[in-house]
Amino acid sequence: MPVRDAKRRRLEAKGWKVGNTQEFLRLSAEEAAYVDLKARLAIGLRERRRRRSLTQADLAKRLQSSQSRIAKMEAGDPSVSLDLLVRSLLILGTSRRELSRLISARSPVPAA
Amino acid sequence: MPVRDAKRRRLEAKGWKVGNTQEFLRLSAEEAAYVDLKARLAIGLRERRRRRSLTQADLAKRLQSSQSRIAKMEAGDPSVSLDLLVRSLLILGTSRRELSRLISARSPVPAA
DNA sequence: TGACTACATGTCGGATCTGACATAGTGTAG
DNA sequence: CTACACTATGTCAGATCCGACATGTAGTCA
Repeated sequence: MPVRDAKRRRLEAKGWKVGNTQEFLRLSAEEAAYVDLKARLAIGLRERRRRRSLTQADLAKRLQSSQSRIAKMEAGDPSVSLDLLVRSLLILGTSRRELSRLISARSPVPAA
Repeated sequence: MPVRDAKRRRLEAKGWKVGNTQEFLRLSAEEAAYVDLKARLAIGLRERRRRRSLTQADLAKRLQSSQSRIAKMEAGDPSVSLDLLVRSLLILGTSRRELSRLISARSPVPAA
């Protein structure tokens, strides 16, 4: 989204590592949901990468991306979009069904 | 993603309305999956909007977007990102669980 | 017919995101 | 300690996507 992301940006500029996606400052409900969603996909990505014994650099090559961006993805950095996360998972062969599980899992720990 | 989207872009410049996301030209597996995913969310969005008897213009106002972008979202236009689709669904109050169903449903017809 | 409503399509300036690069931290072996 | 591998963080030019607007199409009602 466009301009008012600046707000979230600033809030996130420093802060939030893992467990505080729920009731942080003034994140509206959908902002919280969005961040939560990204965190889940991020965890899924990291798991899948590790399960294949790939380094971030390895994966970056596959994705035609860079090591730093992989790191940011896995950290749920606000500068990475859902788009990129999903694409990355898809390129790693994640099926819709698995994707769906990542999203709905009770705890942000993936299935399969 | 960055540069090589141009390929897909050109392919899509004209064409593909609904049923041909499966085995179109030279879409790679993950490109097909990505387009399929977008189509599912697009359908979900349209359904949710209609169920609330909102026009595209109405929804646009809520999302702080524009009627034309809503139309493009619902059409699965390549110029709209997964990001925007998901955000829109979230703003309409779609839960993770429902999102998950949209994604994994056998046919691109949503639940709930 | 025209007037109106809803949706589709095309374009564009500007905001956002991306890959690349540099560099810093963290571990862990010799 | 040094050296090396892996990961984290910051920056930036350029690619991509966004909202806005104009305009086109399709349907309805008079």
